[in-house]
Amino acid sequence: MARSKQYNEQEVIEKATALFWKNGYETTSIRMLEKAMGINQFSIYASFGSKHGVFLESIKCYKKRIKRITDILENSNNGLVGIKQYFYDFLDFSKENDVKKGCLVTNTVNELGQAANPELMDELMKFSSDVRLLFVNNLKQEETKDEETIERQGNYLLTSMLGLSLASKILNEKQLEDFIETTFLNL
Amino acid sequence: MARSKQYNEQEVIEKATALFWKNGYETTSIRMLEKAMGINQFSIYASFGSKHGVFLESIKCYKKRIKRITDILENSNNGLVGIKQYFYDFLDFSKENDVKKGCLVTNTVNELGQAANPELMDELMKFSSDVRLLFVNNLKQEETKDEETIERQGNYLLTSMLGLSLASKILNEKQLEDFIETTFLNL
DNA sequence: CATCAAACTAAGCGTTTGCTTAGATATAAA
DNA sequence: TTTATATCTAAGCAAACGCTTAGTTTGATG
Repeated sequence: MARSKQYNEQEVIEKATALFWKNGYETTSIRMLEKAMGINQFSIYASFGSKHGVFLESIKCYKKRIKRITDILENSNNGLVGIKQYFYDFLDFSKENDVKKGCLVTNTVNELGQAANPELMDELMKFSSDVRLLFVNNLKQEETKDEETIERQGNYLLTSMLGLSLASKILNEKQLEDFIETTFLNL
Repeated sequence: MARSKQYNEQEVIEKATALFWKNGYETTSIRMLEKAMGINQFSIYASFGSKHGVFLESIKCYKKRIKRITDILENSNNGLVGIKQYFYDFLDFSKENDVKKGCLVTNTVNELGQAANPELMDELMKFSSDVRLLFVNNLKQEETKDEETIERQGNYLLTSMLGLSLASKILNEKQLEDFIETTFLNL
């Protein structure tokens, strides 16, 4: 009956994700998205409804991408060793041409804070608690730890991860390694 | 010969600081600053030159305010105990009506990243390295630690502080306490 | 008390924001 | 090949952005 889309929605969202990741939400304008996604504004609105809609899909795309390394942790039975590896994997995952961009979810929480709309905020919080749960499940493999210790160290590791995301933007490789090594010294 | 200013520059900058702290740089508009500072746009530009100028002064104002708690650490001779107290003091310092706003410097690094102008970025980085130095100097009071350990733990504590700033926005009191307590268990 | 320069108010500058719309184009189905 | 319809381009919308300017008010000084 009619013309079909000249672009693949998944492909253009990946381009959008990269842009939001690099620049944050506010700084990324629709005009910038047009260029990066390689499609007209009209098509952006036809496919995703609004800038916020594009961002929501970008967050989902980010989650899918990072799943590659969370899956490694999920399937490893190495306890703390696996979690430590996840910290290093994250550093590698978050960099593009030696520039570290942190974690898109973490960046967004920091930028938008409570100003974010509820749907987005839920999406972000759910990711955090999923990561925490991932840590907790891995800690349970350490048989010497009681439940209270596991909960406490779960909160510790989640916050440490947030710190790593932020620190990766301003500290050098050696400083980041110092952080990770010390974090896991005595758990 | 002529009229004198109807407002005190220090007072209006304190109002601006509160606004930037709560909302971030981009989200805070000149119109919002007008209302919060209680003066006309013209006066803002007459006193501070630009929005960026207002922000630079706000960062200085923030540094002055936080000096109240860094001074406590600087003058304490408690080693790790003092640093741990600083973490708790920071949490108290960063909250307004039970809402935690994190650290203005940390928030800004995260929001503006490398997009920030060099003068501002220098100001922000200098603050980070000052905090790190503060930790290092305090660690030196622990006589059992060698120089390498002190450097490493300095990097650890700085990154942990960044994590605390970010985590304070989304985690609850108990989770934050878990983080701080576990952080200092290891050292 | 009159003067006049600085500080004030408020209107408006050009640009960019997110988003929409009118009209040309292309293509799957009849 | 024709036709119908979704997709495309590009121009343009109102609102908000950072910032400026014209004109009024004010008050320390002579």
